[in-house]
Amino acid sequence: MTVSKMSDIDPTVHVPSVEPPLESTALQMGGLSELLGYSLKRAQLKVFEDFLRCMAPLQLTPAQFSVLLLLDNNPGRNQTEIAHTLGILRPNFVAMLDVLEGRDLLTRMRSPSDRRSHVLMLTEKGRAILARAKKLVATKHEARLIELLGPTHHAALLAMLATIATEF
Amino acid sequence: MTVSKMSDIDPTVHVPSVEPPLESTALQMGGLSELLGYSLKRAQLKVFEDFLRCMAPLQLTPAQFSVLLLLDNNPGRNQTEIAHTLGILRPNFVAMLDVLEGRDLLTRMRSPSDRRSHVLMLTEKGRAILARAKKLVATKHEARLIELLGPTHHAALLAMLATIATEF
DNA sequence: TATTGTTATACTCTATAACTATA
DNA sequence: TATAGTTATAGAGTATAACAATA
Repeated sequence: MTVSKMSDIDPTVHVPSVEPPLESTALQMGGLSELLGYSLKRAQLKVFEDFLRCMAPLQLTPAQFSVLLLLDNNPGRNQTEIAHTLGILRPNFVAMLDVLEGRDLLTRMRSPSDRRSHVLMLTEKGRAILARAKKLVATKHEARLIELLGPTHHAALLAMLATIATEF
Repeated sequence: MTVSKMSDIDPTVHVPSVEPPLESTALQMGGLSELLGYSLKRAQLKVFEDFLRCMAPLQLTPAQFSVLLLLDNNPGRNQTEIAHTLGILRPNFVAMLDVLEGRDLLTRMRSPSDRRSHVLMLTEKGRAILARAKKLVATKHEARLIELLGPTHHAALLAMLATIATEF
C-alpha cells in the first residue's frame, strides 16, 4: 500500500512529522522495564502513594497500619516479635511505638511473667482507628487495584509476590 | 476414625503437642499478606537484595545500573532528562553522577548548543562495566526469577506491574 | 524571566554497637 | 551469660529552597 504524503510531492512544503522532535521524545528504556526489580519498585511506589492518599484522614502510614493490624491479631506479643514479623529492626521500632503510643493508639505494659518485655495492646481508640483504616483500605485502596487488574489477575499477582518473598 | 494417643491413655505422660507452644508460633498476619502494597514491598526488597549480591563483583546498585543503561540508550541527553525518566530529583542526581564520574564510568560535557546543560556520555570503561552488568543481570539475577515463576508468569507479572505503574 | 546544574539542608528509613534491667 | 527494650549514631534515600551561569 502506498500513501502519497504532501512531503512526497512537494519537498518545499513543511509537514510536521508524526513523531515529535527527538530532543523532547520520551527516552529509550533499554530493557529497564523488563527488569522485575525496576518494575516492582515503580509499582510499589505508586501503590504506597495511593495508600497514603486514602489514609490521609486517619494519618496512618503503611508501616503504622501494619503494626496496628498485627497487634490486633496477635494480642500479648512483645516488641521483638511484632517488629521481627514486619521486618523492622528492634531499635527502629522504639520510635515508631512512641508515636503510636503518643497518639493513644496502643499501650506498652511490662509483662508480669518476664519483666524485661513489653506486652503491646491496642487501646479502644487504636481498635477504632484500625477498624476505620481497614474499611478505607478495602473500599478505596485495594478495591481500585482489583478493579484495575481484575480479581483473578489481582490474586495471581499476590501469589507471585508471595512466591518471590518466600522462595527467592 | 479414632487414634488413641499416649496422652489419652495416661495423662501423666507428657506428649509434646503437634503445634509448638503458642509463644513461639509464627504470628497471624491478619490479612496483611493480601494487601498488594505490603507484598510488593517485601518482594521488591528480596529482588533488590539479590540484585546487589549478583552485582557485587561490579559494585553497582540498582539505581546506578539504571543510570548507565539509560545513558547507553540515550546518548546526548542532559542530567535533567535522565534523572526525570528514572524518577530521581535533579539535586539528588548530582552526587550520584559524581560517584559514577569519579569511577570513570561516565563524563559530563558542557553542551555546545546550550552551555547550561551537561551532555552525559559513558566512557569506554563505563560501556565495558555495563556490558558485564547486563550479562550478570540476565544470567544470574533475572534468570533465577524466570526459573522460579516460569517464563509465562514472569511476563504476566511484568505486565501487571507496568499496568499499576502507568494506570494506577 | 526561565532553565540547568548545583549547594545546602532536612526528614525519613535503615543498620550497628552498646547500655540497662531483668532473666 | 543471655535477652528485651532502649539510646546513640551513621548512612542511604528523598524532598524543597535558593544560588550562579546561561538562555
